[in-house]
Amino acid sequence: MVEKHADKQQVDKRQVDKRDADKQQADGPKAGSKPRGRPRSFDRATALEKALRIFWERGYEATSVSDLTRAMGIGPPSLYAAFGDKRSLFAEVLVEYGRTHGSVAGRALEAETTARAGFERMLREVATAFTEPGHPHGCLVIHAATNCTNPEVEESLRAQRNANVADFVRRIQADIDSGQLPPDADARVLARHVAAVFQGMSQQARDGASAEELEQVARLAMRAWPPAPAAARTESVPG
Amino acid sequence: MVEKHADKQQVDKRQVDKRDADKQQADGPKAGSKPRGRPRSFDRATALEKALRIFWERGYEATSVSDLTRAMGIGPPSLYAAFGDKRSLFAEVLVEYGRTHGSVAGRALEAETTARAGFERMLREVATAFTEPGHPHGCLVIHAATNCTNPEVEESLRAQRNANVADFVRRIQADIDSGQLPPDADARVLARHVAAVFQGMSQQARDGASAEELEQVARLAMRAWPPAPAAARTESVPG
DNA sequence: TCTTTTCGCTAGTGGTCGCTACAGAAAGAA
DNA sequence: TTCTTTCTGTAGCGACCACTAGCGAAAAGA
Repeated sequence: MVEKHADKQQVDKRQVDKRDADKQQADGPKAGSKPRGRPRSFDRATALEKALRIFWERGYEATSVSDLTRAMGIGPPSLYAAFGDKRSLFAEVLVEYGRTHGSVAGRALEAETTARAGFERMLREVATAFTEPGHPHGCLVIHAATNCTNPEVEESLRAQRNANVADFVRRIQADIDSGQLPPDADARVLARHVAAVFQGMSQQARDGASAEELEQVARLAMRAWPPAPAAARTESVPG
Repeated sequence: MVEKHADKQQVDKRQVDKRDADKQQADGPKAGSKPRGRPRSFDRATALEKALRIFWERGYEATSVSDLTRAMGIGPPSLYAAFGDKRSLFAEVLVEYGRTHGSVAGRALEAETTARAGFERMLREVATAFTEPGHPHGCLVIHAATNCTNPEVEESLRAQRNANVADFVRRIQADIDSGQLPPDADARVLARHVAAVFQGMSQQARDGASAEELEQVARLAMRAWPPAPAAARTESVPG
């Protein structure tokens, strides 16, 4: 589809500064003090949340600006004044998603001492998160990318997924190095496997799998991991 | 996006009959005998293959009719005369894909006697097929669906994926019933797991994973399966 | 009150979308 | 040749796309 009217270049400096300032609504007790003109009539955070919802549900390409303005309850000029353009809004949505729903996986990983327990918890928790009622199923980062005509958006999403895989590799390698996993284990393969199951579960969630089914899949998938070395066993079962 | 100008209803009976006849180019030695008017100047099968390629690469939504006509080397009226509309063309592409690239999985499954060996072969073969040079990576059925605005197309793809899972369940249950897998094994969970790894691998192929990595993932994922009962062991190792 | 600053709404911009009317070109039948 | 049938290319249909100019309204400071 190729972004139209993207030949502006000249944007008005003050307007951009205003948007940047708006992102952190108050970075101190009295940072920017008082805004001068007419105050905004809608809540920026609420509007961003509405945008997150609709992007999550339909994906980037399939969500039109009029879809967004209808959902956010504002006119197109207000959207562009507050968020820049569709791409910038989506970028902000990605950050917001990472702060909220998207952080479930990382927090689950850090809640356990071994990589195995951490990844198992991660998969079991996203099994729930992917099918929670009240918001779209599956992972925004995975589903908003496919069928994307805009190469920059597509690449940034792909980069994020690959960065996640790289994080998995480092986390697993650390446990191999510390003896929590056998030295002959392949961190890259284990990471790819987890990532594949992760992405596959997200896809299945879109296709109607239940939370129970997905959790069982997550539990089953971890049986593929190599057993912990005998030396490390006692450490992971302290009681 | 919602299909525009879809308010035709009245299509011209002869034209549709002609298209249906064209699908099977010759269902007998001299079926329809001689065509009357000006002959078609392009090869229908070749054009369909070009369409398959571009749909596979970009997905349904992101592929425009002008993309198609450019790739197929014909004008829009020729495309519409030969294939109906964009949706019908895509439906034919799906059938063609199932006949060719998409049949790899099913054939691999049937080439082995046990479900375990069959699915392992399937995963290992699609690990290669998903990353083969010369055609787009990953699975058309999985990737052409996401971000799809057209609910009918989206639903038909989802139905196809779920039908595949149902086939997996039947195949595994048959081996449980025949004693090739332990009676306490859960066919539905095993099937979901395979499907998840399957879809996840396709996604990773799009993100740049190598054939080697994907094959290792496939091999690893199968370690999650329960061991065959001792009674069935000797049968699966006949030599 | 008046001025300044910013907001939001109306009404559009050019562009691409899927799709088609129409006229000419190319074949067999008369 | 002439008629009929079918295909092909040009040219353009209305609808929607992302995006914005311009103006009046609203809220702050003076």
